[in-house]
Amino acid sequence: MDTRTALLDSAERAARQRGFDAFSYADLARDVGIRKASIHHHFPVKADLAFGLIERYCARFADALRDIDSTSQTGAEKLRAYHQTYRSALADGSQLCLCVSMSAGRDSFAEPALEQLNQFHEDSTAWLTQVIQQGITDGSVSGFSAPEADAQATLALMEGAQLMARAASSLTPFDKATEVFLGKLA
Amino acid sequence: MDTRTALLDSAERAARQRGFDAFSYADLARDVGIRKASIHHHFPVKADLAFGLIERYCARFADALRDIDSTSQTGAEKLRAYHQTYRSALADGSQLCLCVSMSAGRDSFAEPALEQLNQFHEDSTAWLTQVIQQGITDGSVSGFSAPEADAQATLALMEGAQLMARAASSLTPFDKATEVFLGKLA
DNA sequence: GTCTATAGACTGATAGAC
DNA sequence: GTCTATCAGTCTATAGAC
Repeated sequence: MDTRTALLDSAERAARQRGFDAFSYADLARDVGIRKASIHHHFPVKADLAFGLIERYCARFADALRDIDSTSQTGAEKLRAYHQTYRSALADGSQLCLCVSMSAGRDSFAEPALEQLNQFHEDSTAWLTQVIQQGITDGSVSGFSAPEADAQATLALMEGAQLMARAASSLTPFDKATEVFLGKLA
Repeated sequence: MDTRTALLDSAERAARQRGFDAFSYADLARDVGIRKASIHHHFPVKADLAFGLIERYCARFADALRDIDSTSQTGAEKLRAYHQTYRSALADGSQLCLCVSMSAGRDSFAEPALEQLNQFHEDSTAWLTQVIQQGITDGSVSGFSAPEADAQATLALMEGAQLMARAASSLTPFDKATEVFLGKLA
């Protein structure tokens, strides 16, 4: 595999489990099997790694949303798939999605990375707004009435539920916190 | 003021703005006006500081909930006050509440601190469950039907909304994400 | 593109004087 | 309870050989 990709994979795992500031180039080097200094060839400073991580994550997430759009029919189906994305990202409660992890540690990041992070939030709520609207129209959801506000609330719910699950090292808090949300999907 | 208290104050500010691992004994020493080594007299190792921080926070939060109980009447009033607590903790969007901040960086903490953190989550949802139940009974809220699940969802919403606001350095995402919640309170 | 070697700064923590 | 002095360990980052 591509060394750059292997580094991003290792860094993503570490960032999601322990936070971006809690892993070092030494950890990455050990994990990937090269020397610390070699990492600087791919990511000259750690900020470059942060940006690379968020950039790849945003692209992947956008793909995932497009995939949901093309394989699910009703608004409710799409929202269930969206919920499942956040749920599986937790694994057994040992890691956050990259976005939550980086939102939490945002102080380490420079402008370009922060911009990507906020772009992600905007893209997510835009997609959610449209999908909730669709669900209202096709009658597959109930309990939503203001798609834009509902979208923001949904994103906050997913991120907060992840945080609680991570704190407890268990999926249970995530499932409990999103139970009412799932109940709105026919 | 008590040196120990001054240290806790400084550490809490730093933890909420930048995360628990992102400030050092050197930062604290500069801020409080003593030498690094002196801090170890009050908190021998940094884990002691983490525990002291969470311990004080839990006690304060419990006080705040008791205060809400004694000054607010209806369930809706209490939930509005609860929401306001999380909103003002954000300041201008520059800091998280300590619980969100520490949930995010939980990997640094030892068992006693983690236990307190989970206790906080349990106490919060227990209080919310009871208040939502009251709101249903007194007719001051609408849109809630399963108090316990609603309580978990409410806590996740507050924490997630804080995270989004912090990422954007603005109160706006918090307000948007909690708009629907506030609409349920008569 | 990867290596060895090293720089320079900072970390939490300790010993022991006052 | 606070200080000076210092430790061993870590961190990101760089220079230069191969």
